[in-house]
Amino acid sequence: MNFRVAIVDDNSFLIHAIKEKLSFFDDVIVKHTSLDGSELLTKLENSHNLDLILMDIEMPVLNGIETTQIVKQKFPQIKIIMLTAFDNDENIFNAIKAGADGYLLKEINPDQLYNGIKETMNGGAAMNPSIALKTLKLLRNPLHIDNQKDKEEISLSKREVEVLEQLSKALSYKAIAENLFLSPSTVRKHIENIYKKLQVHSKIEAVQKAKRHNII
Amino acid sequence: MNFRVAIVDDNSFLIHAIKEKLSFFDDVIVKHTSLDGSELLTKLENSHNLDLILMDIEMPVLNGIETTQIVKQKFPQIKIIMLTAFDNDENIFNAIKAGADGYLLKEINPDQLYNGIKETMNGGAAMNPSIALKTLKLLRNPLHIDNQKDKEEISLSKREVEVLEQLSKALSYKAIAENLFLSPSTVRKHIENIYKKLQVHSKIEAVQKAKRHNII
DNA sequence: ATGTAAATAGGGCAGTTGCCCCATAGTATT
DNA sequence: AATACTATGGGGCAACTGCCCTATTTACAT
Repeated sequence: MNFRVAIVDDNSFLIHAIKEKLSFFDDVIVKHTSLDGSELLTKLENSHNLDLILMDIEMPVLNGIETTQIVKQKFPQIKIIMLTAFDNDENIFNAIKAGADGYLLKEINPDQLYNGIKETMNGGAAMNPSIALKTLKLLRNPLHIDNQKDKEEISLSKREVEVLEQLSKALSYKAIAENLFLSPSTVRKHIENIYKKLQVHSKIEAVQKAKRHNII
Repeated sequence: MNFRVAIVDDNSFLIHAIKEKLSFFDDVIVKHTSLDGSELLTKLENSHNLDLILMDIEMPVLNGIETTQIVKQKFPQIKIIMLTAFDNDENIFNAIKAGADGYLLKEINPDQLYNGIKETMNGGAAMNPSIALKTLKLLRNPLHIDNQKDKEEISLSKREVEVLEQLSKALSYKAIAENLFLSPSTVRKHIENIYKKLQVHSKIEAVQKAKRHNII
């Protein structure tokens, strides 16, 4: 079984270096490369028969963390390993939060990179030891990074919060209506408004976003 | 530079197996072994010129987690790698909280064990990929670690976990089918089976229960 | 070899959801 | 007084969901 891989890095020189490292292994096929996240997304829209993405973080237009979040949202089956020069806590934490399946540093040697890919495709996580240590520290001492730019003023009314709370319990419109002594129509309307405010289109998304923002 | 190592395991058979694995490497010296935590502590009181401890978790008298906490409190410079047969979330999380510098499984081969020791002594953390993945999930999911009664054996197939992961992104059956190259009917069937196994009746419930159990 | 489990795929159907349309009343801000 | 927001309620409709039925193929364990 082959591994179909994409590389995303704004430095075409480094893309070449990564390709070269992977060239030793016959079962790794570099399907395509991109210079930033939006380029990758365009390619994925056309064909998502891809196993894994090696993703830089610092990139113009759409950076690696944002791109990871979007790719994982739309194509959760595609594995993503961050491959970057920077290993500060914030990058690591944000990459993990965005859904990265691994985090490696660019100085990595070919064998280790290959192993990381194999391990990730095998259902594990690729990490070099120094990164692993940082994740352990983050687990011990949860670094509370307030949701970055996600701070876009979300203000739900009291009623909307009540409805959202019920939604999070997997109750139907009808059941919510009964619980809150409303008509189902009103519940539906509230939910429509909630969706608009949160910019989502389903129960699950609404509940998850609300939880991220500590609304419920 | 040599690595002075101690082994703590209530199974003397397994101590022997570990010693054998380490015997291939000249720079690893097994200073002493103990059958439980209190025995180790006594030995450390007399001489703590030790670099690293390979620690089992399940032990009588003083288990590996408690022992780790005590050792790290008194001798923080001594590295501790958990070396156990069990990789449940609770053990992993508690070991990390107790201050473990790594977490490996007993089936590990000699080379990997040696690498883990070297990496740990080099300021990193030793972890095999499946453990690494669990720590990432714990980082993403800061909440719920225990819930005793929730422990009712949930065993989803690999495919079912994949589908559940997609479900958690609020994707429709159709979108999931496209992502996983399946027919929508198959996706529906998987979801039916997931619901039965988790004893739930909706997307939201399934996703929430899966998260509580660190399945996704 | 034989049974169990998993993975695949399809049909049918009632009920739910998400998203439009519409309206009225109260409250608060300006 | 006018505007904005919130809360309330309703109709319609395509799409999606949850749950039942069936079936074949592969793989693994007894």
